[in-house]
Amino acid sequence: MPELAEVEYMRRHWDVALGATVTAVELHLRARLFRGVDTAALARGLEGATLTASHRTGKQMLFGFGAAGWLGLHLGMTGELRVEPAAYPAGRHDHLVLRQPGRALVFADPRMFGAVDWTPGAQPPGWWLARPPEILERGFTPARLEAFLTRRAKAPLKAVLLLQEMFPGVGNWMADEVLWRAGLHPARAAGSLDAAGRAALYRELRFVCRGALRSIVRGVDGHWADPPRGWLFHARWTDGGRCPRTDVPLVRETIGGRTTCWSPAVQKR
DNA sequence: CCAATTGTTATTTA
DNA sequence: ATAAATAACAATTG
Repeated sequence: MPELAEVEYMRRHWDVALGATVTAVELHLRARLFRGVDTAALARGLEGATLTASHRTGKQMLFGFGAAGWLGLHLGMTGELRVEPAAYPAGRHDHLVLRQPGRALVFADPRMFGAVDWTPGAQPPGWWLARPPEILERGFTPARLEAFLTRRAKAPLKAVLLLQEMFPGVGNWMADEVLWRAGLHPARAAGSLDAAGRAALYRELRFVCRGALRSIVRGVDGHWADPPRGWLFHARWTDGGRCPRTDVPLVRETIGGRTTCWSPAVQKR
């Protein structure tokens, strides 16, 4: 379930390790997370390297190790970053362990939908340099949104909001939250919005991203926190939920290939 | 045992 | 050619 703010929360977990050197690297080589990665170069590059930078774009994290290289991590659906004691033995789902003096940095992912990426050298990877604007950055403009909706005119809004090249960090629950707040039906064709609909979508995209980052990243009891009360988030996960705004029963159905929850009282076709 | 779940990618269809 | 729909992926939970 890690989306924008949950990934940001996870990224910060490793902040404690900034400035510290990696003394040993452990890899579960058979894990599908490493497909396409030169794991020998990864291990060689990380050993003796110092963690110097920590970044995120959308759901993708990037950790810099000086001139040695860049470690990209994606959490997929079930990935997590942890900090464990130095002697921590790697468990079954711990696919990457970076030993540092006094601690172990662990990347675990039971279902292995996540991904690892290694780019040697001081130059960041191309996918980082070419990243699209974050929704809360200046480059995310109403004009870009309109152009994208036009190009994806026939696709349902729900499917379009999940496209990371335009909406970095938005996942299943955030897409539902945005559409609910904007009063837009998730099955509505992206190209069918008028100016008011596009403005609402733009506004609520930014509202949900900002609100999620504010509340979730704070964390509670060593895990990420939930969004504020009154958000659709709290009612969307199981059948029988009710619209936080109108108390009308929510509908759950597959739209755009994903489980989607919406309020018929608020979101009309 | 079967169905459902999640994000991304590969594949198929239009 | 591009865009949209669908299947696949792994493992767990109800």
